Amino acid sequence: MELHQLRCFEMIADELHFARAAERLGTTQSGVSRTISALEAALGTRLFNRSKRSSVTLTSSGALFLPEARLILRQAERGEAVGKRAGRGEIGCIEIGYVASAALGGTVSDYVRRYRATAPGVDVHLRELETPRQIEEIAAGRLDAGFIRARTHYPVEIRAIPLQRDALLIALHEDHPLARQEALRPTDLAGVNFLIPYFGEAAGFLARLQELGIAGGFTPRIMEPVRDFLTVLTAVAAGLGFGLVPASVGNLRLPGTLLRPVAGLDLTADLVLAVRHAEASPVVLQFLAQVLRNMR
Amino acid sequence: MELHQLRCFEMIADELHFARAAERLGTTQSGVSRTISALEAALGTRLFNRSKRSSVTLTSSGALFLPEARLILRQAERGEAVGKRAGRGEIGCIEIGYVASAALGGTVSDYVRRYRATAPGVDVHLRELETPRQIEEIAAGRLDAGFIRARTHYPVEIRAIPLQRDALLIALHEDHPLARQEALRPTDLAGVNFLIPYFGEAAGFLARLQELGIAGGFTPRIMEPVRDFLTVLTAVAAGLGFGLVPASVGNLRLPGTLLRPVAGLDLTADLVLAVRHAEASPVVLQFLAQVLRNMR
DNA sequence: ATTTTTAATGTATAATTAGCATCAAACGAG
DNA sequence: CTCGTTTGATGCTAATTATACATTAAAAAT
Repeated sequence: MELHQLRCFEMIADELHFARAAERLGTTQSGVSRTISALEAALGTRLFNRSKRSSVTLTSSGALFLPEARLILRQAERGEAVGKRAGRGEIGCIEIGYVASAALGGTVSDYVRRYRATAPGVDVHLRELETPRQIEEIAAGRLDAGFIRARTHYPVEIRAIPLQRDALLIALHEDHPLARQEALRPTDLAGVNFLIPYFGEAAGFLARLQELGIAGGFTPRIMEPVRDFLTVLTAVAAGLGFGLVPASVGNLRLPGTLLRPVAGLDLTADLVLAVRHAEASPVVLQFLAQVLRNMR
Repeated sequence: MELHQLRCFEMIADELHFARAAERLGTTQSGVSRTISALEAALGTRLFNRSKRSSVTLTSSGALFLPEARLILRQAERGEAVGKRAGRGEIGCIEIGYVASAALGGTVSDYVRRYRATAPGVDVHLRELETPRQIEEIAAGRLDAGFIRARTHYPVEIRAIPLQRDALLIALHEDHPLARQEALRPTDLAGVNFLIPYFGEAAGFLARLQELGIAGGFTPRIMEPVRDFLTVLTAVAAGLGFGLVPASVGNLRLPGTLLRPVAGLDLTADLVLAVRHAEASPVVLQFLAQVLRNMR
């Protein structure tokens, strides 16, 4: 039994006329006749009472089989549609990772919101993870895409797409003498206590702070790491020290705190989308395409 | 999309190995490879990640499509089974007619009970109808089989199968002088009032009573026809007259009534099964076969 | 580096399907 | 009652498709 036989059967049952059924199927009457004969042979029973002249009618077996044939065909159509939609990336699921600092700026939520609007059938799962962990998870296939901070090197299987350049700013208390300067020079920051966020593993901020120290000719004094940006700013507001934060945390304005750029040093953090080079999942490819489209 | 492609897809998904799947499908690896390629082309997406060596895996699309494919295949198997069972006459429905006198003897219920035991999936509809009406209905296709009383002629499209010979007996009151005779001669019955059942149309009993009259040399005196055998016997028990009934109504023993055969005259009624000569419905053919099997 | 495993593919062949022409039966018109 | 028309079946041929075998290419294990 094959689907084309059932399609033919259904059409004849609808038309009750071999030649008309053939026409609507885009084939010839002889083909229809043979196809039905094959189906009847497969089932071991006649499906139509053929009478030359007057109308073809369903046999009792044919009448019992017709609803079954319709069920099979409708099921097949649904299934085919599912397969095609899956192939176009319209259904499925995707695991997306992001670094905490990217979420704060709204970048991640913008991309994800736009993607969901174009692919409402896809189940989107978001996980906040540090950059190295995301790279690991993507390589292992447990994560499909990750909004991470730029690295100098990536594993070969990872494709890294720079999305935007975020400036890193110094957060300080407005009563501090340096608050009067529009921009801070690296040398201004010698002897200052720094607060950096620490999300379970070594974060990128530590490395950038070292760069700052090298540029300013000092070794940064780093206080006990805190668990998120809000805590950094709270500590800065309390006068405990200076913070190093991405510009996007300006969204979290705490009274008494100010954000100042560092002059003479390109202190930035690139937001990068990481996916597998060999990615084949239509869902992930569609997500990637959507991000690339919104980038430019 | 065709079913054999889905069968192939499911098998590979189960085996995760093209060559093994091919073996279990009774074909070759190259065929399986090409069949899956065709399905992938039809859906516009890859279904398997092939890696020479190590194991084949489902793609995300393949994983979404697999349950659909299984649904289609299971539905197709169910449908095919329905078609085949319909072809074997195991499911469907059948309209069976019977004359009232045949029901009383239990003949009809015996045949029908046995048939239902062998074909529990068939919906059996029973209708009590007079012989001429049954013949009409069978010819018109509104009835599939009929337990009728024998006729001398049938329409060409009707096939009549004699099932059994029922004796017709005289029912009389035990106080009647003739009750002392073991058998009645036709001549004994001159001048007697006869009661015959009448089921809406002229029944066969009238004709047999005429025969009796001719044999006995008298014109039968027939009282107002009554509606069933019980009424006949009740009237006989009340002494209103004699009845002419099939032997099987002996099952309805009324106090004061006796049944006596008529000597010297073959007063019988043949029970006949009527079907269409050109019958094609497997259900009806199975019923017919069952009746013929139980006849001998 | 070599061998082994395994899916893809070239190629020839077998099988199936499709198309055309024709046939045979049924029905209606005259 | 005959003739013409309709309509599904069927014989034949061409085209398409499926199958089988042999080989290839790539990946993994030794």
